[in-house]
Amino acid sequence: MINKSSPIPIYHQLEERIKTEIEEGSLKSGDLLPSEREYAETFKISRMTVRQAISNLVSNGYVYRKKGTGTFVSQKKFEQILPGLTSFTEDMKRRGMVPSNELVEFSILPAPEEVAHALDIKNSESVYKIERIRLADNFPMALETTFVSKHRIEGITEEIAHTSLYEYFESTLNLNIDHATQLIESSIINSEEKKLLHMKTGDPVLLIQRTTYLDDGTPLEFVKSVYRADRYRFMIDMKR
Amino acid sequence: MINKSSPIPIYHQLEERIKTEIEEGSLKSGDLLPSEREYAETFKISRMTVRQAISNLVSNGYVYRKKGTGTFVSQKKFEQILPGLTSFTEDMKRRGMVPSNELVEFSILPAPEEVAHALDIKNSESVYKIERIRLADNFPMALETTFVSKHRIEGITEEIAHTSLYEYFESTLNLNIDHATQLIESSIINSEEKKLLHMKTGDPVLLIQRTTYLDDGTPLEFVKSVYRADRYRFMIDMKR
DNA sequence: GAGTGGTCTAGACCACCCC
DNA sequence: GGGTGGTCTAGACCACTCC
Repeated sequence: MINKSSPIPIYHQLEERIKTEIEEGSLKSGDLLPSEREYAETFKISRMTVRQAISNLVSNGYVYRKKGTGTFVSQKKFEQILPGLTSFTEDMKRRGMVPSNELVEFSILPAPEEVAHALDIKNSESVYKIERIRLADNFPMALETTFVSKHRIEGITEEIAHTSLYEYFESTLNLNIDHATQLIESSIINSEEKKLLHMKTGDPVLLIQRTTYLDDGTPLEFVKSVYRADRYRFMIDMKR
Repeated sequence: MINKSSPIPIYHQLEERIKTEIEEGSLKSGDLLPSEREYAETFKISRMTVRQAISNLVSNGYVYRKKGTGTFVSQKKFEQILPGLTSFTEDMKRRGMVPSNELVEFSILPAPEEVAHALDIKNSESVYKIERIRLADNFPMALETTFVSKHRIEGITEEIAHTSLYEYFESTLNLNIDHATQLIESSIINSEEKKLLHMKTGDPVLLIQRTTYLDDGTPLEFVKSVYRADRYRFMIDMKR
């Protein structure tokens, strides 16, 4: 159950164990968990280690603590758990669709004002511009334009633009994407985008501007997206 | 600097101290913080207590840790920090506007299907229905319909509906609002809402459906909102 | 009063990074 | 090799809740 000589931290083993019990139903919504001291004695580990495991479960919304009373399983429905920041590719896969891209433009140019500001670089600096139609099950869902500082990130190719940029950033470059700010607004499709997305005048679209940051706070990419409102709804979970 | 006999936890005092140093500029973006052992010795406290303070700062995005190297101040621009889940009232105040409400409907009725599902109650159960035009600087921004289980929450009055429901939940009832899921989509104004928001046919709107939860996972309220797209853009910050 | 989570201590060993 | 954060221990006292 808990392997003390494993390279996997004990708190993480306990965390996964409890998580499994919740997901498999042996711990149900509203149930009282064993106390921290009980866990500590059962597994012959320190109470502080137990606390670290439970604190992580609290952060992830699996359980909540009540002072002087105990720790309980949350009511949350885990089948509809919402992930945090996701890429288009991940998003569509999660919705059970097959994502693909059509490259509209791949170029390197001096950063436009708005882009330079978002990426916190000078106007003269070179950026990649990657414009793609993003499809799900071969149906156009969005038009997405990504800007990345060429000085910060090297080696983006058309090849990579055809798959997932996030995967390239994280798996190949080993960058730690930490968070993103997004500006979401409702609008009407404009004439340029109309054809690319197979829409007609007056159709509503969801405009999303995203700036993605690494854990040290450096902006990684600036993305402007136009989503077909009839095909795409944005879902988020926010902490108070 | 650090008062050990204060009722305020030591980790929280240290946390606030470091936060102040960052905000006032004595610790700048990219700066290396004193090591955990250094803090511990300086303030004659345990390293675990220091770690608790720094862990909270990491969660809030103020600093980040690099294994084997140290802890650094993030690049984040704190003047534009984005808060988490906010109410309309808080949101507008933060944007420098004066929020107000116009009550359109205040009633108690059996929960419609969609509402019952969101609040996890039976169809027959009574719910408050509070429909309000939400104004900023006396200009209509949104039409908002809130549903709250009458069985769970008692004592909502028209009086309260004229101010802030969140304030009532948190300050008066001492409820802990934990998080909310939101479904955001782009649409075109419909004929019923057109007049109330002073809009015309074909104008784009932002539709937001929100379910707010307490820390034990109980749904507190279900809200459907229609925002004027020309006046309102939604801004969020998401963790990866 | 007994049990719970919240805070705190004074150590320890590890893997990792940089010199 | 020396310093850093990551993990872990075996205690302790507190405030709080419930009986």
